[in-house]
Amino acid sequence: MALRYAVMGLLSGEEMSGYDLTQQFSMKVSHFWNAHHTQIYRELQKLEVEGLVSHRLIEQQDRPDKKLYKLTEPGMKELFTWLSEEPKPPKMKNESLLRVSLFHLIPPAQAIAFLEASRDTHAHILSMMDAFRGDYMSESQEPIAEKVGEYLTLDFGMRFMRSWMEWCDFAIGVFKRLEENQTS
Amino acid sequence: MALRYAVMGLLSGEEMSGYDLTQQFSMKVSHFWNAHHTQIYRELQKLEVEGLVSHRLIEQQDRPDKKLYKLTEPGMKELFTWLSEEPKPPKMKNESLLRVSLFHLIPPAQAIAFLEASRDTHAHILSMMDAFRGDYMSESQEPIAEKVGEYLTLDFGMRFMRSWMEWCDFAIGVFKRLEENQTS
DNA sequence: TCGGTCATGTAATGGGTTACATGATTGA
DNA sequence: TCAATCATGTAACCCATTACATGACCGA
Repeated sequence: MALRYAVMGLLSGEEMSGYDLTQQFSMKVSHFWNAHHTQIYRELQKLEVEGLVSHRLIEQQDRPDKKLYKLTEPGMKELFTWLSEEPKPPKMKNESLLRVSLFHLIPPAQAIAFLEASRDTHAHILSMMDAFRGDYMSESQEPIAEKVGEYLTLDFGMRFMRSWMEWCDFAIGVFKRLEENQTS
Repeated sequence: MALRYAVMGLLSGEEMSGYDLTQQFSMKVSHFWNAHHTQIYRELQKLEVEGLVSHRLIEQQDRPDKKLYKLTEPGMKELFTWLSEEPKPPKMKNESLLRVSLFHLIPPAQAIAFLEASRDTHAHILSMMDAFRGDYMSESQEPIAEKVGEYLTLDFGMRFMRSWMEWCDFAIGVFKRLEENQTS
């Protein structure tokens, strides 16, 4: 039930096509939610049937026609209802942690290689987030009111990446000491 | 494709029933993966059809009979293949962050109330993790080899909770300053 | 000429959630 | 007496992923 609110949330600011929504997802939303374009198109159809969004057709010569979607009044109402709900405990799904939970089954050297590679991919994502923040946010420390949400979620994304990297280093240390104890 | 490996991973240590697996999931695995019992039973059937697990029936008088599942040789092989794959970037799905990304639409006071409640639920989870670690882990700093995975994933879980709580406080500060600027 | 972008989707499959069902035992 | 635990599952639905499809334009 959450994808629909992500879509409605993005449409609350401006009219967009399914394609635009897909772009926005990978740019602004991917550090806390991900969705395929196929899912977005299906969701838009369902939302339109329910009367929560509507569209107008834009005809184009050089490119395929597109449908610009906007949030309707009932859609806006539904979005606000959802925004007023109580917070829930997070539902975790992290494949890397699942792997690490079974690392007692593999040699420490392999565990270390995995953790080093994982730290590097997370470092890469962090640097992209940093660049993104530099481009799209104001230079001041405090965010402007219309972008608080974006600012804060990106900030958490960056905290998560740093926290993951620190943990990787900690875990690498643990496996290195385990390795030494085995060989000695 | 990850649930099957979570199930196979738990079965790699000892024979278990679907019910036992469900218990283990909520105890040891829930801070990085979650699954309903219905899903686990379905997955066990699929894994058995594929020859990756097998079961033997235990008849009981006072309780319903149960099926104890164990990992087969091909299952063990499949598990090791998966454990040797390259690390992937994480796929995030966090409903709270999705909500926060739209908090420019609601009054700062409501945002603050949400963040305070969220911080408290995370604090509660952290305290449960801490109690769990006290009960099931050795008192020494370094984990024993057979429990590294469990130790490290729990450690990350706790880091995540602390990081979330710190971020909540940071975000509350941002909204408080926003509130002051609006009223003044 | 080849791959990327713009723009839209369908179909098949697989993963996840919710509701419902059974029936004995045990502790509050 | 009531709820929880043990233990198993089916059915219906919804959400997510992957593969496939179209076709013009633009820059290397």
